[in-house]
Amino acid sequence: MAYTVGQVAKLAGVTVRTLHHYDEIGLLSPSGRTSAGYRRYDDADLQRLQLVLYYRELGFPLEEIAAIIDDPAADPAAHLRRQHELLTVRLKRLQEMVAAIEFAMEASKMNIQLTPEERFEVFGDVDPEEHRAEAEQRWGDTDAYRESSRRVARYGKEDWLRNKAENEEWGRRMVAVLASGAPADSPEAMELAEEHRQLISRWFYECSYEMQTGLADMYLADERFTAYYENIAPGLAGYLHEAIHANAISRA
Amino acid sequence: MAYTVGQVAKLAGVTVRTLHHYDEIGLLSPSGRTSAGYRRYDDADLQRLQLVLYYRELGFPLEEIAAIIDDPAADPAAHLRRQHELLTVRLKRLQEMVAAIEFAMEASKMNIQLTPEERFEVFGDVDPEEHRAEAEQRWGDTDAYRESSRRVARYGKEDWLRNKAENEEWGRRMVAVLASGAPADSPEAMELAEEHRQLISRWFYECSYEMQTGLADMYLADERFTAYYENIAPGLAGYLHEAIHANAISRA
DNA sequence: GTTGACTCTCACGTAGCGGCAGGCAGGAGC
DNA sequence: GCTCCTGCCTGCCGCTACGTGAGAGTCAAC
Repeated sequence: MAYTVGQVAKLAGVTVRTLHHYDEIGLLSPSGRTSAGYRRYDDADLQRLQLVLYYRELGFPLEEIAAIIDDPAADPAAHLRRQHELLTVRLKRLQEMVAAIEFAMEASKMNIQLTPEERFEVFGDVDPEEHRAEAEQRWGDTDAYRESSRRVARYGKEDWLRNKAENEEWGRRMVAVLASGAPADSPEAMELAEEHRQLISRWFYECSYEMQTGLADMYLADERFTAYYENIAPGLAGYLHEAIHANAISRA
Repeated sequence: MAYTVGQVAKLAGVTVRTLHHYDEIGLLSPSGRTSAGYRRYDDADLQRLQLVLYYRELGFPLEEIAAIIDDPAADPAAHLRRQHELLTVRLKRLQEMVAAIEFAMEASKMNIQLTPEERFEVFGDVDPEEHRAEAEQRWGDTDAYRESSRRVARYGKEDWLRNKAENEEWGRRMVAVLASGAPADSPEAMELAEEHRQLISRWFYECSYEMQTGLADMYLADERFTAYYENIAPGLAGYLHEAIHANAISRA
């Protein structure tokens, strides 16, 4: 029993192009050709195709399918386990994405009368995002984090603008002190470290000296924060780190 | 506040190449360049990047992200709904794949002492596969289908070979009658139609005349089956269809 | 002999980057 | 002033699993 590409395509429910492709990559080459060059598939070819399609259904990449089928030493069960792991990871990721979308849809619904797109930026905006990363990395799911989340959730665009303005003002003075050559444990530097703590307390959560020194450590340990401060002024990350520690010690 | 690509990359947790790509496709072009041609990203660029990454997290294609962000008339909620549908479809598909893999793993475990790979072919083999499609399309989830499934599940490779041999023998005689020029309602043709029914009854499920005529109709309606019979001999699909109907009428 | 349905072989296009190559730019150290 | 190191630049090919033609030959039927 010999079949042409078109017949095989109909039988198996795939396109002719797919069969051409499988021939190209050597996954399924027909056992013969007619004198005119037409591909001729026999029953064995059909069986192989069924196997190929079976593994394809299971989400295996074509190259791996070839390996499983052609290598008599290959252990199908092992491949199945690997594939199962892979798929469950993808499945989990997809479930998270769906959950995130549902959350976004909820938010979009609730704020539709006030802020069609701006609330979106509460999640996507750079400052809150950086802050969220900061908090999550450091405390995960603590009281401070929850308090911060509660407060932040009520902030509007103007709040963020005011927050930003205050931050920038503080930043300018910090840079000035750094540029003045005053050491990190000078009164001026320590005063600005104290302001840093109060800014956080006012905008986000009650920030103790202990929490603040933890933050300071992270500013050096996590390159994302390092980059943020180093970009304002070279050396600022380390300077701020020192100033915060000095201030915390002097107040203890 | 201006940042270079590398700084932005670290801040946002993406690669420099990704930023280059976003610049190339116009999704996120830095607001300026230095005299040396270095990309300069400002705060607004960072905000846009956060938005982009947010939508990317939700699984949106980059082109659609650009549309959502750039088109002020675009309705984010509508996009969210569409994306939600899309993702749930993918999710369902993935869940099916995982279920199929788990099934395969079970089968692989249970038959490991008898048939390491051959049992696989019970699922992947062309004949059973075609038969499964046949049954599912026609009856979905009926007694006949369940009976067939039960029987088929116990067949070994030799059973399939015997089945195949009987089928081919029947096929040869069928082709002979067709070639002889005898009409489809001749006694010879009807006898072979009857054998067709008994073959099915013996191997798969109790096949009534009513069921058989249903099958015969499908042999013409579904091009996959048409292709199968036409390939054995041109005209066979229609001939068999007629013979089955004639036989069923004469036996009624 | 001519139509219409198939078939063949290139060969480019897709999404979202990864990863080279070859060549400037800018600051540090000698 | 020279060199070294790091970071930046612009191409450009590669990946998956085919889709979608283009242009040309083939096969059976009317």
